[in-house]
Amino acid sequence: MFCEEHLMKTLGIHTNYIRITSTEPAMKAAEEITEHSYAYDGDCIVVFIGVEKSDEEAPNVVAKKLAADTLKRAETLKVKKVIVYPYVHLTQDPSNPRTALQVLKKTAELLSGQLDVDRAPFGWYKGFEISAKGHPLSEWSGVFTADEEEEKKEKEEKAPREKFTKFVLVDLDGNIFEITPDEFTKCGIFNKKEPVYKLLKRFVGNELGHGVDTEKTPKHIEFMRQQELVDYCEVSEKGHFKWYPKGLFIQKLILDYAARIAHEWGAMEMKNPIIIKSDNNIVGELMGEFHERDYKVDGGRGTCYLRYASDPLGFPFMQNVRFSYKQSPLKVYEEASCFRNEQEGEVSGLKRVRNFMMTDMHAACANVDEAKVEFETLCKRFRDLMNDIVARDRWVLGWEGTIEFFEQNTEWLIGICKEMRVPSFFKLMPEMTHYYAIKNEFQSITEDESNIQVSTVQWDVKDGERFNIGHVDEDGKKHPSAVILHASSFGSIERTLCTILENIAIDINQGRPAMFPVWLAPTQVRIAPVKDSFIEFGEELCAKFNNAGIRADIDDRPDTVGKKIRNAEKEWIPYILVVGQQEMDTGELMVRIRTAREQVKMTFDELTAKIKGETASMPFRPLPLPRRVSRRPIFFG
RNA sequence: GCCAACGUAGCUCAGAUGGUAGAGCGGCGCACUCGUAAUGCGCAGGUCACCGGUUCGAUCCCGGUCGUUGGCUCCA
Repeated sequence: MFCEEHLMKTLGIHTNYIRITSTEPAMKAAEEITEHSYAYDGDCIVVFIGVEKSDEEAPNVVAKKLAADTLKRAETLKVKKVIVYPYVHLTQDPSNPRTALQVLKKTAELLSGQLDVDRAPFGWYKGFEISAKGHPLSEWSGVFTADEEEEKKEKEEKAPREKFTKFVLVDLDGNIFEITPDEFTKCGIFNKKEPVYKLLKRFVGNELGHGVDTEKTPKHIEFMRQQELVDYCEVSEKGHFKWYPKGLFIQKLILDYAARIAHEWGAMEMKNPIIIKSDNNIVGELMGEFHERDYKVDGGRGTCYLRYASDPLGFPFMQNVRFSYKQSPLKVYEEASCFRNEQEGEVSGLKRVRNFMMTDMHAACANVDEAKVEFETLCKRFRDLMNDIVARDRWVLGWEGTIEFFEQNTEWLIGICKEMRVPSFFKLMPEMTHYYAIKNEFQSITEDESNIQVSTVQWDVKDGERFNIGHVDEDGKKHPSAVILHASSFGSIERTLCTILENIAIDINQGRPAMFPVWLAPTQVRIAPVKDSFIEFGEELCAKFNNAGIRADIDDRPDTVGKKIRNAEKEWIPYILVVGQQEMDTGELMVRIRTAREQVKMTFDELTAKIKGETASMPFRPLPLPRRVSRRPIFFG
C-alpha cells in the first residue's frame, strides 16, 4: 500500500478572479507559450496540482479521479470555469515533467466536456494574484491515487508486450511451434540446421525482452560518413540529417524502386501536405495519446502538427475518392515525409530519426477475398525486395495480430509463411487493440544482432468504416471497405540505408568485400588511366559506358596506378579498369572485379553485358558527381 | 527525459603536475607519368565544442550548455 506522502495532493480554491504572470521557464520541459499573462475575472475554481513520483505508474487513473472530484465541486458551487494550475511545491517527490504534464492535460481534457477549462503554463515560474471567496466550501485539499488494481490495469494497457498472450513460431516447412516467453529457447525449432533459425532465435529474444547489449557504435554511422552519403547537420536538430550527393542518389534510386513496385502493383501515386491542423476531429482520433511525439508548428493561425505518419492524411484523401466495385480495390501510393519528435536519447544514427521518408501503399478492398489476394502479392514482392536489396537471406518475419484472426485463417497465413522462405514469429493477442487484425514486419537482423524493421503489410478492419472509405456497389450506394491494406515497402528510407550498411558490415566480418548492390553503386566502373596521356582514351571509354547506361567515371588525378586502385577500392567500386597502351592496342579491358577479387580480361561488350545482367530490371540514374574525379570536392574526410 | 562515456587540424588520433599544441592521412604547390591497395619534397590548416568560475595564467581543474555514442524508458 501507499503511505501518505506518496499521494497526489491538490489545493482547490473558489475565487472571484485570478491573474497569472509567467516570468521565465523553470526547466527545459517548459511548455511553449505566447501569452505571458493571463487573467480571469469572475467565479472560478483554481486547482493547484502537484504530481507525485508514484503517479508515474498510472497518470490517467489519477487524472480521472481528480477530474471527477473537481467536477462534483464545480456542480455544488455552480461554477462553470476551472483553472488547472501546476504547483510542484505541493509535493516532496515530484514526478518527471512528462508525467506531470500528462496528468495536467488529461485532467483538463476530462473536465473540458462539461466546464470551461484553462491550464496555467507548465514549467514556468509564475506569479499569481487571487481572490478567494472565503465561504465554508471555498477551499479544499484533495488527495488522489490509483489503487493497486487500477494501477495494474493502466500498466497493462501501457505495456504492449503484455497484451500478447500467445506466441507461435513457424518453420520453413510450415510446421507450427507454440512457445512461451520464459521457455522459448527450448523450442525444437532452434535445433534445425539452417542458419536462419539462429536469426529467428535472436529476433524472438529481442522481441520478448531479452535484448542484447551492443555497447558498440553501429557500423552504419561510420560508413554513412566515410562513404560521403549522409551526415549530421549542426544547423538542424538532432535526428535530422544532411544528404551528400552520393547518399541522395541512393535515396532517390530506392524511391524509384519503391515507386516501381507500387506502379506494378497497380497503385496510383499521389501526395499530401506535411502539415496537419490540430482541430481536425477525425485525425485527432488517430493521433490518440501521442501529442507529445508531434512537432508543433504555428503559422499564426493556430497550432498545426507536422505529419507523423502517412495515414492521417492518406485516409482523408481516400475518403474523398469515388470509385465503384468495378474499380476496387482502390490502390494509392505516396512518398510520405514524416516527422516524429522522438525523446532526447532515443535518436541514434539512421536507426531512429526525427524525419524520415516512408514509401506507403494502401488498398481499400471491398471484401476479404480481394484483400487476401493483395496481401499475398505484397508479401511476395517484399520478400524479393528483402533478398535482392536490403538483407539478402538475413531476415525473418515478425507478425502481430489477434488470436481469432490467426485461428480462422491459419492455413492461409501458414501458406504465406512458407512462401516467404524464412521462419515466422507470431505474437497474438486476445483482443484487437489497434486498427489491424494482423500485420507482419520484415525484420533484418543486423551486425550487432539487433533487428531493424523494413517492410510491413497490415490488415486494417477498422478504418474503412471509421473514415468512410469505400466503393459504390451495384446498388448505387457507398459501402465501407471491409479491409484496408497498409503496406510500406520501405518503412523508412533512412532505416533501409541503415540496414543495407549494417549488412555490408556483416559481409566484412564474414570476409567478403564491402559493396553496394551494383544497381545502387554510385560509381559502377572506375577507369584508371596508367598515365596522363591515356586520359583522353579513358574519357572516350567512359562516355561509351555512360551512353550504354552504366555509371563510369575516370580517375584523372596525377597519382600512381596503385594509388588510384586503392582509392577506388576504398569507395567500394565494383569494377575497376586500368587502361593504357595494351587496352588501346587490343581493345580488351583488364577488369578488376570486386566480388571475385580477381582480374579478368573482357571486352567492352562483355563487361557491359555483365553489368546489365546484374542490374536488370532495376532503376537507373546517371552519375551523381562529375565524371572526372579530379573535379570532385571533398564532402567528408 | 534519466544514467554513463566521449568532444584536440577536413579525417583518424597523440599530448602536457595548469605556462595557448603534434603525427599520419587528406588538401595545396613543385617534381615524378608510373600496369592493379599509399611516389618524393615542400607549404598551409587549430578560439584544443561553447559559456561561465577558480588562477598571475585554463585546451587541461570546477560548474553549466550543446553535440556524439551506449544503456534505461519509449517506439501508436
